[in-house]
Amino acid sequence: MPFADHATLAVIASPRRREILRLVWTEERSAGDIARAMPDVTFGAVSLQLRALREAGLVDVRAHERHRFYRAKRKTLGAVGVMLEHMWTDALWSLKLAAELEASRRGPRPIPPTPARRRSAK
Amino acid sequence: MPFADHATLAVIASPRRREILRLVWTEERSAGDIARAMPDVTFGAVSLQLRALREAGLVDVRAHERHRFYRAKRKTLGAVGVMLEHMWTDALWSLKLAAELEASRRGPRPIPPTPARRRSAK
DNA sequence: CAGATACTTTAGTTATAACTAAAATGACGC
DNA sequence: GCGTCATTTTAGTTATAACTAAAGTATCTG
Repeated sequence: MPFADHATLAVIASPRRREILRLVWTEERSAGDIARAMPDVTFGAVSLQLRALREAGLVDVRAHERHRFYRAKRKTLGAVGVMLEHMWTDALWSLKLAAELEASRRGPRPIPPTPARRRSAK
Repeated sequence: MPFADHATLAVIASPRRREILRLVWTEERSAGDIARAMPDVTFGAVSLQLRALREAGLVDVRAHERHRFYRAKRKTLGAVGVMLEHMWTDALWSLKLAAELEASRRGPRPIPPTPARRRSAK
């Protein structure tokens, strides 16, 4: 068991994936539960990041009925995990996170669903 | 002094920058010295990565005559530094590094200087 | 089996990281 | 001041990360 590798460092370099890890750090959560905790992105986006975490071997998944429950593999993360825990207990952490998430955004912005307009012109 | 922050994680996520950090870990080295140790990229590319490390506060620079000497700020890196040291002592480390550097390449490939042809047609 | 629910996957978009070649900067020696 | 050396900076290229909307898959429920 190596201390850390490139794949692990690459995965935890993303604020979005760190935020997911934090959510599933102490207890498992369903994909939908995680997605609902991040209303600024679509379910699909969260699902893709969950895949990245899964492929890096940083989370476990358990399927039950229609749900998939994710949980951080804290043992595997080792020293990196300790580092993340320190980040999360930092008093200024949530302020920083918001800025990082905004800065790392890509692709088109979501079209805000204008409730008054259904089936727009042309 | 926080344990680690997003900027630090982002900077060490790059295999190229980790390799530079390794070179300046125990003793200072000039920019040219570092660039010469990485013949697969131009001096300019190395200089840009040195700037990234400088701006993240992960290296010190000392100007002397025409040279600039870089050195890792090991204290600042703290736990992250310990992690890096473990990566570097990994037996398979150099094999992995080569693969990571190749995988993270961007932009045009260097034009190999064909010595037989000077001032091509057209 | 139809429809709903809970995801995952695909195809397409945008911003950016990591490079390149070449121009610019700064210090030194004459 | 002029040329050389060491390095940085600029402008441009390419591959990819992180998203979106929409389509696809699987499972349960009546």
